[in-house]
Amino acid sequence: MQSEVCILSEEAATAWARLVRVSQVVLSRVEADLKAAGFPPLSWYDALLELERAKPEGLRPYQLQERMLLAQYNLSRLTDRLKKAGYIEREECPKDGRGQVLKVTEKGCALLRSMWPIYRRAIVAHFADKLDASETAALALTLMKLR
Amino acid sequence: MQSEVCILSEEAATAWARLVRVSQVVLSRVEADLKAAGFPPLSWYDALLELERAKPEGLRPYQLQERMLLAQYNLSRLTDRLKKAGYIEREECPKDGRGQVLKVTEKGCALLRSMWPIYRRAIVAHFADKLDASETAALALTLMKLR
DNA sequence: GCCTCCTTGATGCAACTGCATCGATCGATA
DNA sequence: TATCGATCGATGCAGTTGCATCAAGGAGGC
Repeated sequence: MQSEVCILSEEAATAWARLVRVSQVVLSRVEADLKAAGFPPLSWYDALLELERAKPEGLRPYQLQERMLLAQYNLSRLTDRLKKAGYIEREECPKDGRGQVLKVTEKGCALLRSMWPIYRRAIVAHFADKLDASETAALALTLMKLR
Repeated sequence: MQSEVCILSEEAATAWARLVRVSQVVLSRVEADLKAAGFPPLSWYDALLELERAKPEGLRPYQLQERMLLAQYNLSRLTDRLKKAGYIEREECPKDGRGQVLKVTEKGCALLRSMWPIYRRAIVAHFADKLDASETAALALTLMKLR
């Protein structure tokens, strides 16, 4: 590993730098649009969306954490905020005394529905409108390989 | 604007979701490699690199801020940390009594040189090795259009 | 059952970020 | 030159994140 020859082409370095910068810029533009419309951050949307997809069983916190690729303590605090805001409920897990089951509330679903038009418009304006269909498809494939 | 028809294809939505997730994951892997090697975060590297490129004149804080796409207060604090760690110097700007000129120190250049092998290896492992040359080039072009 | 190790989720603390605002200086205008 | 709005950079405060650690409960071996 350590001694392995490690070649980084000029083109790859450029692509790397651009990936870091551009994804940051575009994401922050979308977040800014959401905030300007009075909505919470994208991470709230992501969490609620996963919980809506998991209806009606809900999700264990560690499952949501895996799907969102969040650190455990960050998920714990995100769910605190979501619960305090009334967008999710925490139930005790009948199968595991340590755990919980998270479920989105009706208020949470309503938030998803009201955020989506703004979120969608932001994705279109800052991302989708700047690429044609073949570029979009190629980008999705390329990103897939980076997982 | 508000009334404009706003279409988001399934493919574009997929590409968007992947861009957000993948860039976050890959970036965090690279950052983790740097941290594991005992190095400071990537933002320190970026700042020092810009200042090295700007040698010997240095950069005004607002110029560095524009290049790094950082909020003004974040740049102010980043430079605090870099200065406290001895990687940069702040000089008074002879042309503008409000401002400063930031310059990388020899210690800062040494940090750049010692970080680069680890950083490069991480880029290769988590990014460049997963794509072929044509994908890399296409990705760079596509990302360019998102600016 | 009991011991041990693993998993689940929470939390104290320090560091960092976002927001609003400030003081200082610059530049344009009268 | 005096004034006024704009620009430059710093900072107090609150919210968020990273790190280390903890308590509680589960799962497997004896």
